[in-house]
Amino acid sequence: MVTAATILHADLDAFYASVEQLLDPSLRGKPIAVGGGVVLAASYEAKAFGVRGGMSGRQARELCPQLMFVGGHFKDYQRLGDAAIGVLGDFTPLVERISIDEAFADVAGCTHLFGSPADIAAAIRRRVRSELGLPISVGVARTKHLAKIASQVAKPDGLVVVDPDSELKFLHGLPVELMWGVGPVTKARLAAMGVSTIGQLAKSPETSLMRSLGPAAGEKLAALAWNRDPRELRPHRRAHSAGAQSALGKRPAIERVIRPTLLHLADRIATRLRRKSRPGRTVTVRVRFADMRAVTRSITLDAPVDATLILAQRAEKLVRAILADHPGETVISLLAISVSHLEEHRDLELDLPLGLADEALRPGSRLGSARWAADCAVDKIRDRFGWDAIGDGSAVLGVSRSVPDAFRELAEKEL
DNA sequence: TCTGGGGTCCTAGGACCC
DNA sequence: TCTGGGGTCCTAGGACCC
Repeated sequence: MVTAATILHADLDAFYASVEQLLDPSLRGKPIAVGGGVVLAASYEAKAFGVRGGMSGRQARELCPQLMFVGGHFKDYQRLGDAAIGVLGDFTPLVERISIDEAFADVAGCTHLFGSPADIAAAIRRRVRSELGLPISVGVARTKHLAKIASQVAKPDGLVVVDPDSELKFLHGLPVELMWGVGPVTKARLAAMGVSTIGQLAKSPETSLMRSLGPAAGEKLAALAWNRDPRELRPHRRAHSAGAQSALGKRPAIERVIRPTLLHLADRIATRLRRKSRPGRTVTVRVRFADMRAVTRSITLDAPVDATLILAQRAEKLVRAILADHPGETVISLLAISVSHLEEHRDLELDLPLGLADEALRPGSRLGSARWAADCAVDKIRDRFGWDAIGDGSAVLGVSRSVPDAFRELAEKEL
């Protein structure tokens, strides 16, 4: 007896672009791109011309001269994404959200209430369409891997149910790049072995896969190709790291560029860490040079940090070390900071109300950190008056913001 | 004409401890 | 003095995901 197919993978189609077409009916049926300098999302009409997310605006326009660029209604993306995932939550609490527009759900426990998994998937699609006005594709299968592939096959605006009896038949005809974990590099390595379908992958000797992809990756892909997917649904995952980065174009690697940029990045990260009381012990920086080669350096501290200035200072030290080791590199194109080893819970005494900030500011205070009190005050002011009311001064200093902060926030994972 | 931003996971080597 | 093995943590890099 086989397990039933109860895992759903639901994925909103061309999400940001669909929202823009929903909000402005004159955009429907037309090739549109959300973004400007870089394409954040493309409508299906634009995809037909080869326009893809991540592409430069210029390149997209070359592929599709009539392409329309539209402004981002970020608040609506968040609202509609939450509402769509919320529809899944009306059927089962076992929902694992992957991103703003995508989630897994296990409906094994609610079929007696709502019907078969296929019925539930159809109901979800109907509701998202009628209540929110958005197309969503759903895959239904016995495993996450298969459900995810099924939803990709279902796009656009479709439903695919993989019957447990015909899983391998479904899987083996598909191209390898539909598999979880197969990106451009792996695809090319497999192609060099003459493997382009999942069926061919399943039939190739595991030894040659392991030789070509490494032992772990080879074994993992072989397992997935034979439809052995060990991953379980994990409903409430917390983030393990928080980071921020800024592409700079081509800027000289000098303090006047580096310091304000790092301060802005540290400010964004530390504010999030403080809000969720999740300071972290490991600080990692990344410097990308003019030729796009990137170098990282990290340090693990004895005590976790979430103070903006401490984080900025640690990051600057690491960046300086990188630059000192690469004396030939005088131009940088990106700076990034990430904090990991996040604590589960912040010490209780640090969650005190603002009234105790005065105490913290006193030298030798029990709370010990004047920095923390100052950050806390900034956080409060921003909560009331908005981000740019106070802070690192990046708005004034003209720190490069190629992507609006509102868009960055959409990609942030719950800490 | 150069390629955004926020994440996860894996690997491999070295330090260090028992 | 030389040898060893396991476990854990740290660091750097890379592939991949949305």
